[in-house]
Amino acid sequence: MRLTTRGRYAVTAMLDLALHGADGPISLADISQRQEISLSYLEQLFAKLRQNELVSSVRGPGGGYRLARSGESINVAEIIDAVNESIDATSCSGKGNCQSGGVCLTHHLWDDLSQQIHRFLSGISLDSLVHQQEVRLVVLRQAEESEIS
Amino acid sequence: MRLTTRGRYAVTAMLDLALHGADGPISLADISQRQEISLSYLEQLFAKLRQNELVSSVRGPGGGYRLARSGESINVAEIIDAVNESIDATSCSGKGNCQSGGVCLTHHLWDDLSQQIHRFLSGISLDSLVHQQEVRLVVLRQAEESEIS
DNA sequence: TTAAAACCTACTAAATAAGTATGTTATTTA
DNA sequence: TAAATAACATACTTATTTAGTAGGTTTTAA
Repeated sequence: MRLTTRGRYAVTAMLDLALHGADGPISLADISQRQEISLSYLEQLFAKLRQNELVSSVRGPGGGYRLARSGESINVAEIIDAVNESIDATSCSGKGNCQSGGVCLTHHLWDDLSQQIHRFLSGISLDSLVHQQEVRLVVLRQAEESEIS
Repeated sequence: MRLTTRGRYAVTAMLDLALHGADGPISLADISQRQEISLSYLEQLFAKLRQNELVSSVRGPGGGYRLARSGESINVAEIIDAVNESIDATSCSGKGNCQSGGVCLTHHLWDDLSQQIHRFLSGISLDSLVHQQEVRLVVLRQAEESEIS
């Protein structure tokens, strides 16, 4: 199972879109600066997010990305899925052929765990994050930091 | 966050101990054969499990490993912790310094997720696995396989 | 026409995981 | 007492993945 910088970056960037994308598209350069993520790496992530129709793009000056759907209808699990293959804790990708064609001793456990994680993450929408106290505080700090620089 | 073959092997091997260790220590060679895990790799994992006092060892012929405590009192989370550093989904290892000294936009989310996973896995004891229908079926199959070979 | 931005592809470096190899040491048993 | 067994220890190799870099092209607004 992988839950690594890639998935974290994707969710962070999508949340940035949800927070700042109200009036017009947001450029990756902006996100890169605010969230301190390499621009080129963001481009690779957004290629996948676009393929999965989580964002839409506007090319040319003043262009950028916006959410393809409402922040209410986009959940964290599908963002991670989009860039990260999947959140699956089994060794057999859920196929159940982990040991000599059958399941291994702990297959059921990892399957359970995967479901738990998926249930948890799919219950969290971008909108719900936007309204969290903890998130709002970070947004304020990031706004101050951008004024200074 | 890492939940990979290493943690899975460790839990599988510990469960094997819980299943077969009733009368005397179990050698890693046995576990290696039943669970199809490289012996040398198992030795490395058991070094950590021993350091973390989850198993105790008996050297010499007829020796092997046994659970250091009752299967009821050992849970899956601590096994993974023992071999795997930790099940932590944040990028800052929970420290909260993920962005310029403060927390990043999604820190709280990953912290929440880590707690969820930890709560789930620490609620599962080796004993509870031993009594699961899914596990018992695999044990039967593995017993048949060892007769054949 | 220029600049801004998406879009695309290939490459590199670093980290980690997984596995292999080669021993040494302790202890039981014949 | 010798041989076999199994833990214990360490170093090395290989493969994979991640994270990031580099160097472009295409589109489009100003």
